[in-house]
Order: sequence, then C-alpha cells, then structure tokens
Amino acid sequence: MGDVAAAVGVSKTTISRYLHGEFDCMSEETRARIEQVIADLDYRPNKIAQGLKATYSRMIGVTVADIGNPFSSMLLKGIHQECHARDIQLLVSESNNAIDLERSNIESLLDAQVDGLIVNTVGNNDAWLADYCAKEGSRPVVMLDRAIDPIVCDCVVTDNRHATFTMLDYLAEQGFAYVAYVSPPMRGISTRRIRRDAVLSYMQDRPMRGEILEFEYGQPAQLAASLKALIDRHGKERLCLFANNESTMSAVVQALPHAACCGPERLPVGICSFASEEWAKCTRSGITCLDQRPVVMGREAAGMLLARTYDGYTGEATVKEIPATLCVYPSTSF
Amino acid sequence: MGDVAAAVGVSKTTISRYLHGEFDCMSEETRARIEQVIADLDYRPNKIAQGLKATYSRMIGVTVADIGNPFSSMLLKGIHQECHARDIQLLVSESNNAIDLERSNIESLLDAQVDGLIVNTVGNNDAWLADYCAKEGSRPVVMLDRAIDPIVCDCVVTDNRHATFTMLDYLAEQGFAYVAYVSPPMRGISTRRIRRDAVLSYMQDRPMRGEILEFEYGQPAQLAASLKALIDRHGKERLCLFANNESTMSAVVQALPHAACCGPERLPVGICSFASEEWAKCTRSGITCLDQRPVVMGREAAGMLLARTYDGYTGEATVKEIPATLCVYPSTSF
DNA sequence: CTGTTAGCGCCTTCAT
DNA sequence: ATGAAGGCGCTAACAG
Repeated sequence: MGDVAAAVGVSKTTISRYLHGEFDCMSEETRARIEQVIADLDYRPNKIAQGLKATYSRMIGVTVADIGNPFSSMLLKGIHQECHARDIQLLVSESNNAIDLERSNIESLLDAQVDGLIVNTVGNNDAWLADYCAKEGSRPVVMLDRAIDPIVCDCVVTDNRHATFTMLDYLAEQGFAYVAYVSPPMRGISTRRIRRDAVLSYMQDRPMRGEILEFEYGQPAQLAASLKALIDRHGKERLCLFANNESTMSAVVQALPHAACCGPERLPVGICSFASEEWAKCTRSGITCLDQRPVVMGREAAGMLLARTYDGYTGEATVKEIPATLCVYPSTSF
Repeated sequence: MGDVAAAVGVSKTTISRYLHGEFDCMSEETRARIEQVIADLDYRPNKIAQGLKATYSRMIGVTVADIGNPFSSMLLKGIHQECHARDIQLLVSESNNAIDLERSNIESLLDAQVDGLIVNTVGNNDAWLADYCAKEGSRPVVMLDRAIDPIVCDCVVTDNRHATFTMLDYLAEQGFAYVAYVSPPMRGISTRRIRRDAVLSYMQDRPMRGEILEFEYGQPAQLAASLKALIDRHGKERLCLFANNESTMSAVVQALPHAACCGPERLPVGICSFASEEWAKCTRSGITCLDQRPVVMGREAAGMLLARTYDGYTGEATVKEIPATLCVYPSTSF
C-alpha cells in the first residue's frame, strides 16, 4: 500500500479511501491514477491486516466430526455456498470423532480470529460448548446436524422424529411387522438419541414391534452374527433393518450375504436407512432411504451464523428443523 | 497481551518471550506469575497479529473442484491430518467446476495471506496457474489429483497409466475382449486424458478391442441409450464398462436395468471403475474398482507443500505418483 | 533478567 | 480533496 501511495504521489489514506469506494471526495484524476498504479503493481490489499484493525476477520470456523464422511462434505458444500456469496472464508478442521481434538480445534479456530463457528460436534461435549457460548464476548455458534440441550445457540438439524415416523409408517404400510433399528452407540449425539427414542415411542402406541441394535463400526463380524440370529429368529415373518446412517447401512449390507437381498433366494428382510439418495439408490439393488438434504442444512446453518455475526441479528437461539425426504427403492418391496 | 503485562507488572516483551518458551533468561518468579495471570485472564495470543508481524500466517489454502464429491472429502481428510500435526490451519474453498471461480478463489486465498496452496484444478486453467507459479514471490503450490504440463510445481497424482493397465490386464484375464471406457469430457483435466490415452495405447499393442464413450453428467438418458446400443451390438460377446470415476460409475449403474447385473438374466456385461473400495463394494452386487487412496494423496500433497513452505525445501518440482489398488468384486466375474 | 522502540499493513479520527 | 498521526496485537533488535 505504501508503494502504491508513493508511486501515485499521494498518502496511504487516499489509497485506503479508494479501496473502500469513497470516491465522492476525490478528484477524478487521482482516482484514475490510483486505478492505474494498482493495476500496474498488481497490488492487492492484505485482508489479514484489515482484520487486525477491524473487529472481524471475515473468516468463519467449521469443525466436523469426520470430514471423510460424504455427509459432512455435503454440509461443507452448503456452508461454502452461503459463505462464498458473502465473501467469507472458511477455516475447516475435523475432530476425527475425538472430543479433545474438537475442543482444541475450536480453540485454534478462535485463536485464528474467526468471527463465528459452525460445529458438528462429536458428542458428549455439550457442557463445554454451552460454557463457551455463555462466556461473554464469545463468537456466535451454530450447531449442525446436532442439537444441544438446553438450546444455548442456534441448531440446524433434520426433523429426526418426524422423519423416523415417516419411515416407520411407510414400513408398516409395506407389511413389516418388526423393525430393528441399527445404530452405533449413542455417545451423547443428539441425532442418534432422538432417532432411537422416536423408534421406541412409535412402537409404544402401535402394533409394530422391534428393537434397537447397537453396534461398533470396527466389528463387522459381531454385527453379522447379531443380524443372522435376528433373521433366524424371525423365520418367514417380514422384518426390516433400519440403519441410522450411511456407514451403518454399508455395514449392514456387507453383513448380509448378497443372495439374501435379491434373486429367488431373497429373504423377507427389508433394508432402509438415513442416507443420501444418490448413494442409496446404487447400493445393492437400491435401498429405501431418508435423505437429509445436507447441502440445504449447511446453507441454513451458514445463513443463521452470518446473520448473527455480520447482520447484528440477536434473536433467541432457535432450532431449525430441515425435513428429510423419503426415497423408495426396491429394498423394502416384496 | 497488554492486559496480561499490566497485571503481572512487566512489559509486553516479557509476555511475548514467555509465549515463545524463552525461559532461559527469565526469573522463575516472573515465569510463574505470568503463567498464573494468563490462566486467570484466560488469555490466548492472537494468531492473526502474530502472522502480521511474521512473514507467514500458518494457514494454507485449498481449492477443490467439487467439495461435495466423496473423493474430494477424502483428499481433505489427508490434507488435514498432515496440517493438523503441524498446527497449520486450512482455508478451504471449492470452485464448483468453474474456472473463473477457481481463479477468484485462489486470489482470495492469497489475499487472506495463506502461506501455500493445494489446488485440485477444475481443468483448462494450466496456463494461468503456471503463470502464478512463475511469478516471483509466489507462494508454493501443489497440484492434487492433477498434473500440470510443463511441471512448474509439485503434483500428486494416481499412477494413472499403470493403474489403467492393471485393470485392463485383469479384464483380459477374465476373458473380456471388448472394453468401453466411459468418461466425462476431458475438459483439460490431466487425469482424465491420461487414463483415456492409457486405454488407447493398451489396445494398440494387444488383442483387446474397445472404445472411449464420453458422456455428460446431466444426461442420463443419452448414456442409457449409448449403453443399450453398445450392448445390443455385442450380443453374447463378453463386454466390460470401465468408468472413469465414482459419479460415472453411478451413472452407468443407473443406466443399466438391475436385472442386467445379477440374477439369471444377467447379461455378459462387466462393470469396473476408478472408485473408492468402500463405495464400490456396496454398489449393486459389488463392483471391481481401482481405489486411488485419496487420504494418502492428500497427506502426500500436504507434506510436499509444508516442506517447501516451512522447511525451506527448494528441490525441483516433481510429480509424485501414488499407486492405486485393484479391488475385485463380483461385477467382473462370470 | 527485562524494558524501549519501531514497525508489520491497514484504518480512522482530526486537520488542513 | 487530501494528509498526518496514532493504534490494532504482536515481535525483534538493541539497550541496560
């Protein structure tokens, strides 16, 4: 900036004004000269230095539990769309499903002076997060695909209870009398808990029966054994496996012999899952799924965050529920 | 920092020294007092201000063509692993497959003072990128899953030619006499071009015959028609469709009626693809694939970038080829 | 062992 | 219509 000023023969103040479009009180000539010199020198203002002076950096921080997950990458896509439109940079980090990493990531992002945070928490970290939100001078936070209780910050989640009910209604219609909800351990993750509770509550009031089947990602053999036992136990009764997410769906599919899913030997076992349609429709012969529309969720979260961060919005913290879409494929038809 | 200094009753310099672990020339007492006050005040140094003074920001920039792609998210995972280990922040943006967005993203990242760049280019932007690399004072750049010609910066790519040959050898073994390589238009993307050329060159020297089948993502009907014609033309001759990437594989699978892939009516049509194993093994009855190990690629790219950016490495620009892994599934067995 | 000073690149009053 | 000066939070000589 000093170079430009010197080359034009004006002070840095004038250059600064030029950069901010304050042309009203500037001679047309200076204006043109500055433009010229900036082009010649290929000068670009240093955003970091601007941010040092201003109280904002025009960067927001994002932590996701697992960035390798295609669902997370869709969330990021949505977040990026919204932020890019407003010229906000994205500082991204992943916590690899570890709580201490999540905490240190958030602290690092804050050290980097992000103006706000989008957090897809790994779970069991609510107290710490609530603590941060309560601190005065804290930056706005939006929880993504997670809710926090009590609601201390905006949350963007799938309408999990309603979506679960929609799926179960559909399964009942298809003649499934028994549903096993397959999920990784809850681990304080609101989304998982709410879905499980929805399944249990649905079954309390209706003829449908079922169970919750927890499993650990690392243990495919164990899952295969549980599923085999379950299926054997049910004989010819129509049974459906309802997976909590894509990874679970993938594990379920692999635990089942392929012949069980299609062809003449097909067992009376349906499969469905929370999963993106794009992925589910190609899995096996096509798996019925609840698509959470993660891109929309990401956009929504970013929108809420930017409103608070840059537009001075100060309404109460709210939970925004995004409806999931039921997509029917052959895995639940007989 | 001023507050801390005041509270302790020393100058900011001393605090600065404390923060950088320069305890050798500091009384044990001051040291302890500073530690105390920092804890009390919950003080954390401003990385941005540090970066303003230093000539680096400890941030690197990443642009990917399409962040929603699971492959890209794996690349990011690898990049993040390496950067996190060295306490480097990641500024991420996506170009949504648009060249002008890619350019403006790179400029924005540079404005944000990133110390280096990892670029997964959308294609047809080589001249512009080479231009940037040649500019003096430019930050180090690593191209990821893309090569640039001539090699003006480090590139991390799959060993595309070798991988393609490996797959074709395997297909020949399985008795496929004809292979259709299905790919989106090349659009100046090195990876696509090299794979296509490998297919053509393989077929020149060997009995295997085949063709290149270009298609546009948006046009499933057209692809379905091409495939139908192709299959009809070949009657009972064993034929394999070889997809360039996951999206293409997905399109191919959807263009084919499910009965064509398994069961008694199965056509003599194999399918294989460049794709991650995790995804391919669940698709239909399991699809033979070349897994590019994107996490490794991301790590490698970040490693090379950090070496140049922070360790003063200045060797010649090189192309690092990561071997792909052939994973066999039922889609190519009869 | 610790403080003073100057400055990174920019913005913002207050003058002129 | 334009400048000068001070300061954002921190670091790096150079003193003492």
